[in-house]
Amino acid sequence: MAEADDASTTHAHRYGAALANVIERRWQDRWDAEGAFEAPNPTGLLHERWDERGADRPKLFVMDMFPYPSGSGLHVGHPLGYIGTDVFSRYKRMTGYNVLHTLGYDAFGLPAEEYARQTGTHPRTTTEANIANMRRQLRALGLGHDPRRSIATTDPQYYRWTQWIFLQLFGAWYDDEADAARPIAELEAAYAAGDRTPTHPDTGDEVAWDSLSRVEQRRVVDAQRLAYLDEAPVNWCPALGTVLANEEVTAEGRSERGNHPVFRRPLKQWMLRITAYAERLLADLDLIDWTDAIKTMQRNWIGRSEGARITFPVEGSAGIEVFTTRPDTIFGATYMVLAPEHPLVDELMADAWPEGTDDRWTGGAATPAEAVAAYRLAASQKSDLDRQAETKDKTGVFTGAFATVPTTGDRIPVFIADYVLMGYGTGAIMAVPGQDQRDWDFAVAYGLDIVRTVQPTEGFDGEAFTGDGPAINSGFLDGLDVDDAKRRIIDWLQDEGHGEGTVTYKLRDWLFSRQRYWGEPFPIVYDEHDLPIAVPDDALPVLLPEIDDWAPRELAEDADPEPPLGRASEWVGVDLDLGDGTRTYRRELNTMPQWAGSCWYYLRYLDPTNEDRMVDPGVEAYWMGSDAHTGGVDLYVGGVEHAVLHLLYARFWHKVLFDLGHVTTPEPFQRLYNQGYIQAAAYTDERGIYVPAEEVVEDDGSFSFEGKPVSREFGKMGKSLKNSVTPDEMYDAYGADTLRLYEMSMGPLDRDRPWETRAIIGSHKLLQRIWRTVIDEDSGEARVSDDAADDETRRVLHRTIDGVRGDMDGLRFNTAIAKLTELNNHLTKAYAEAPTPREVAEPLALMLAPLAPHTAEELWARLGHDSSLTYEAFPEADASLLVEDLVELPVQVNGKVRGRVAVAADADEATIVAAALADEAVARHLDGAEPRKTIVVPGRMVNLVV
RNA sequence: GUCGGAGUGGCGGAAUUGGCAGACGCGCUAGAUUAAGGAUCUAGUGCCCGCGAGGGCGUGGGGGUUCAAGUCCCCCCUCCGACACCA
Repeated sequence: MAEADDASTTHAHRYGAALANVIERRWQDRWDAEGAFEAPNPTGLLHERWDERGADRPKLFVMDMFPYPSGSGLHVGHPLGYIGTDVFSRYKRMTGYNVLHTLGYDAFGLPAEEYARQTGTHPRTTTEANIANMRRQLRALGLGHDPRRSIATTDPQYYRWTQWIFLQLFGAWYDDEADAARPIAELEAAYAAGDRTPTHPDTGDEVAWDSLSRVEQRRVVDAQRLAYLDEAPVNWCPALGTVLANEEVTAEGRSERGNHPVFRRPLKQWMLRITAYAERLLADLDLIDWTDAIKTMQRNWIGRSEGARITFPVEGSAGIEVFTTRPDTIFGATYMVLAPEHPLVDELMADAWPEGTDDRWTGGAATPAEAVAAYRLAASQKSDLDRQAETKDKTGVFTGAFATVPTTGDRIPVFIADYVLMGYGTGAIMAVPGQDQRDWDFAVAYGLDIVRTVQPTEGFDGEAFTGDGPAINSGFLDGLDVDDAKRRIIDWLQDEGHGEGTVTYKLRDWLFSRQRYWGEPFPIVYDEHDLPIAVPDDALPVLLPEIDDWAPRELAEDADPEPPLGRASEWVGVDLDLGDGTRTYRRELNTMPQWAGSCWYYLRYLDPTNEDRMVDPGVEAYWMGSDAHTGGVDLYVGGVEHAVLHLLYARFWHKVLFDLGHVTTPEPFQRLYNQGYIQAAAYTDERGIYVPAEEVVEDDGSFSFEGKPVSREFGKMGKSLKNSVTPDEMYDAYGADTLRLYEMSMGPLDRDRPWETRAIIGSHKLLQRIWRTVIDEDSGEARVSDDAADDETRRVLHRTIDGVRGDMDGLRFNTAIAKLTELNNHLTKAYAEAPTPREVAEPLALMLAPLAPHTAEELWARLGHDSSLTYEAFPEADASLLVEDLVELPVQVNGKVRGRVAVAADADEATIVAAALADEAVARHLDGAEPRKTIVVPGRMVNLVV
């Protein structure tokens, strides 16, 4: 395509792809050579040029969600956000900020490993090659990054500190009284001093600290760490050979990556105690400048509900504890349900069916034990998809046991049913069919009593009633509305010792181990008692051993996980001296999940080469500090797909580091901005198979591929839809500046937008026309004069400056480009024959610089400047030129525009009305009538009402 | 089902606070230039009626508030996204 650009045969210096490519390479090399985008730190390493670029400037920390170095390289959808942050950063540099902007690589984890597995290469090899390719593609875009600060999470000098942070979590516990994490040593000291009384790890009884053995003491303490080992039901994916976090499992019960089946089973795993932070993660959303959409998603994920815990006595057991948000409905509880896997089931199950047990309750089994076993088996074999489809069909079996309603003394049957989940609340409910639809459905299916305890509103003809109304059939609660009844019953339960008001969260602790090779090894070893011990800081990093046989093996469903690190036979055992002589320890063989490295990379950008600390405190305080807000990264741009996982995990780690004094702000990201996605047309043939989008031909609204009709849809750009367009193609055809300009002009940054290759020409043409405004196409020399611009041009210029500044600050790059286009269109007309005045040409080049930096630099240089415009001041509008002395006002008659009049901008109302009445078209529409009312909005419009 | 977000010309979009709807661009039409081509230049382009002057309609649909509504209020429809038996 580039060779078709032979415009140069007529104009040797016309702007086109060939010229753009030359210019772009030249400026990229020069920026590198000059370290143009290196942001100085106030102290420590990376301090050089502080006086020049840092000292007198406010700081600005701009960040993108860093990419996985995927094997297929970039398509034009990927860099949308990167271009946006680059435009903003360049603009801010020109308005006097010390801007930190760089980009690292999130290179550990399943995607990299799966890619390596497919290509049969070691993940380190493929990862490094992919990073190199991505760097090349991104460099060609002219992104103004500080290359010294780019990190990869797979660098040992990076993951050394990921491991160090894990040890901070391992070495800390959550002090509920202080509402903060504290070093675990302080907990041990409190036990030793008798300030706190431990409970025995096996019996749960309060005991004296000194009466516990050293191993028992360790177990007491270990159970309270923010990073702890737990035997918990996990998502086991045999095909991937690893366990997965809840978030990595789809609603269909399959792995998000690879779509393999996932099974629930108990395994001993590392967990991070994010639940301790639930309340703060929720409350501190109020401190930060994120969209309501993302905040809502985080709130829903944390899932706070207020209610009560109530214990229902059961003969021969401690009773069943339930959580309910509607304690006021307790008088309507007609049965109870435990989750099938609830530990209490076996304990309270009856030996035989009680006299007169309803046939529907037994599941056809001879004894409760048989019924429970059969139901559990069936439940475990059901996929989550089946469960979903059966949402309405409630199933369960009776345990043969009865519980007592504390308020009435009534005996009610206890069931197990899979509509009650072990993982939420206490895994047990009191069922109130009158006020809960699920309970209603179950009660109808099993012939259980339904008692309304809230008077439904007049005309209510549904089943369970969940609205507000006076309590009925509820003894001492009768007549109270829901809120009052809740308060009253909670007081009663507390007074009588049956329960208490409480808060429950959906948020679960974070399952943090994976049976994978390509991840951060845990800095943990085990002693002869199988107790976990931290590897000392000075022995970090624990290097990922180089092994050839790293690939996970596909395993049978009932097999135990086999961490690949177990195959590094030289590595699994290690000799350490932890203060009591050198002994041999066994290493932790799991690795950390994908998310670990991305939880804190913004901190390492600040001080990437520091070998003594994660980040120098002075450097951290400078870049993360803020006078106006709670501090943190000033602008963080990325996709919504990280609304919960990454952003919640990162906030959690940050708060731990904050509690332990390693960072100075309670939140990591002050302002979050979600960029939209670039979508593209994709085409399917009659079999529904995707065909290559670039080979589809359009004919008058219908589409065909190889002569056969295909149907069109829009979707995310990518390999699977066969609709990728690569930046490299665009560089060749138009140059990087055109691509940048086009992506920024397509619409607001936060909206999805369809890619249309044929529309990119408009952006190319804009650069070509701006070039022609400043440069003579035949000689390549600037075609500018030092004569003053005419008044009109000067006004247009200053209005443009004013508008563009506002748009840049508000990330409205699309309208900034429109305003620059208008300015240039004006200049094309006003100075078609004469050279462009320098007083307009120079601001035009400077305003173009953030958007199309290579072209702008070249114009700037040809206008006679020796140095890069990176730190040149962005033009400022002269306020006196923004007000017009003569304005044209539309005149409405009864709200419809009927004419316009030109009046002095400061004309008074009477003058304006007189001018309006004098207008011929207005007079015609008034038809001799006297306006009943006149509205004059100064500088805006006139409305005459008849 | 619940919670979010969005619906404006053929297309992408603009309209900062209720004040000229459609900026800017793509596409399209006509003309200029060219041997030809267009990634060149100029002009036009919301829809309908009209030769024209001009008029009517118009921001998903219906109602309302207002001198004035894309913008505010009520009801409804459609699309996208997230969560989904959360007690």
